[in-house]
Amino acid sequence: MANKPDLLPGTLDMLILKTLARAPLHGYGVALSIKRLSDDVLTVEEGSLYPALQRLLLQGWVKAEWKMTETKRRARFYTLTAAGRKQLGIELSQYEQMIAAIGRVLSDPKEA
Amino acid sequence: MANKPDLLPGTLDMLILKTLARAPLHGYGVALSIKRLSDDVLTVEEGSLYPALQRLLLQGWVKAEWKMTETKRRARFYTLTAAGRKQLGIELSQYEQMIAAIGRVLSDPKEA
DNA sequence: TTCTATCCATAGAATATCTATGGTTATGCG
DNA sequence: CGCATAACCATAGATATTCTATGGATAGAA
Repeated sequence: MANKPDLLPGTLDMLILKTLARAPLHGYGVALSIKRLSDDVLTVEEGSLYPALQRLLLQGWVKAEWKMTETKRRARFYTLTAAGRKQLGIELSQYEQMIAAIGRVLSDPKEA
Repeated sequence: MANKPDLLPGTLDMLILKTLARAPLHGYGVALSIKRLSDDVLTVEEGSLYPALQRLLLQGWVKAEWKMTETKRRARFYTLTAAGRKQLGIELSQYEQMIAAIGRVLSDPKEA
């Protein structure tokens, strides 16, 4: 917390699911997408990314298949499942609720 | 993540510092304050609260002294130090930056 | 051919939070 | 009076998440 974290703990699964909701992608592509959309504020390290994808697979929220990329490389493409789409909705609403609640605590008068 | 977390990991220290920025309080009071301001969305368990306060003490961001409460009980009152006030500023700006970045990822078109 | 970017993945450390536990004391209630 | 409950403090151990470090493979550019 004293040193800049790469991302807010607890939000990675949501970010991945959201990214895959737009279109199937391989892991590396997911990380790049999050990095770019966030203007380089959020960085998904590979050591966080792949374990997270394993979690999502285990939960049945995504499925994977090996394919070739446009750049002629083998890569594992992940696709959101119906359960994953549902889960994304749950996580989004919990997240919004949390953020709103934190906002109420932070915005209370007196001091920065 | 599947089960509602009591709070967003990584935000507890900031919430405590912010609460103490308003006025010195004892641990129990801090937890109550956060719970109430957040309309019961955020719950700080005692097992999270006291270790967090120890962390803040160690970092020199708060100082503590035993006093009596209005209800005639002994309690440890925590006060924000100058360093703590500075730290709060840092954490607030990092948090805002993170939230904004996550917002950009989440608000990108296509799918919920 | 060497370097860089693209890709996958795991092990182990560090960190944060939760659950469970245990203790003290003031006060209200039956 | 006895008991429950709310007000308080604190720690140990489990759990989960993320990061650092490592290792590997290949396409294409320099």
